[in-house]
Amino acid sequence: MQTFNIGELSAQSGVASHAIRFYERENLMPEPARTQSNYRRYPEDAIARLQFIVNAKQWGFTLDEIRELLMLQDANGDRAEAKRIAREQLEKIRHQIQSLSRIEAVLAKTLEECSGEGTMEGCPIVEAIAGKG
Amino acid sequence: MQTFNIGELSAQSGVASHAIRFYERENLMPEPARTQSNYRRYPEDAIARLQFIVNAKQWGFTLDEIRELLMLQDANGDRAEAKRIAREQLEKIRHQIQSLSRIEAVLAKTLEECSGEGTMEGCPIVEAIAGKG
DNA sequence: CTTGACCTTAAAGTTCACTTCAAGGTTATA
DNA sequence: TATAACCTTGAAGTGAACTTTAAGGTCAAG
Repeated sequence: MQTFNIGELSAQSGVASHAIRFYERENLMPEPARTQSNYRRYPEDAIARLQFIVNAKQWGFTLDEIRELLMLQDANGDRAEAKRIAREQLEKIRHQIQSLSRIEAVLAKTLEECSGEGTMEGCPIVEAIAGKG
Repeated sequence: MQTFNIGELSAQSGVASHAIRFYERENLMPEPARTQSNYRRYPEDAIARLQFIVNAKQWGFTLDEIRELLMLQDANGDRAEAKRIAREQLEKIRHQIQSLSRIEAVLAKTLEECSGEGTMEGCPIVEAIAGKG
């Protein structure tokens, strides 16, 4: 069974050594074994755990939520809990999409109205933001 | 012509006094006149300027971008500049929407696959995040 | 004339997710 | 053997957009 120094784990996972130590302090990564000289020694599955963290971040989960998911896994907890966390995340993402879509529509329309010529006086973009539209 | 103390302006605009002073330090609000006792005294149009800032924030502009827009207005600058800033903002928003939509699709699909019953072993949500899916 | 609600400033604290710094100890290479 | 490339810790810095704290000065009401 392979083991890694923090630097090797960093290279394998693409996560900076300092970030790995930070995740350890934040209870996202378990405390690894140590060598005689106090170096951290990680088992292979540390890579998968870091990948999980990285992916979950890309899905928009916060570290707090990721910690919850990982603790749930570690304790082999209730799947209903994981589903709740994921459902809340889906809700958040849908709200964000809706809110951004509204902005997109108004912004696109406003951009079409602005010739882009002349000075700022009466500029449709500024008037739209000011709420005069 | 009406003038306001910072607290009255805060009440009128819904922006906290401290935030108004912060905007002044950050060159988003101009330095107002002062009373003999050194209190800030704002003219009526300060309300509109704060509204502009608040709205622009809701449109997703950063304070840096808002400062650019306001300086452009104050200097009666080039409308092309305002259009460029707005176009970049629209691009950013479209990217965010795309990225969130991808996440939404995967997350929704994963949620359907998870019964929400039993323990975490083999939970589709966790496996999807882990990238085993 | 004092109490409380306002105002002033500068500086520090908040949140998130790290990164950078300082000040070392260890290990591999030339 | 020396020097570079690793590792250790704790603390401080980053950025965005404020908020909070500290330590006062001012003003209206009772």
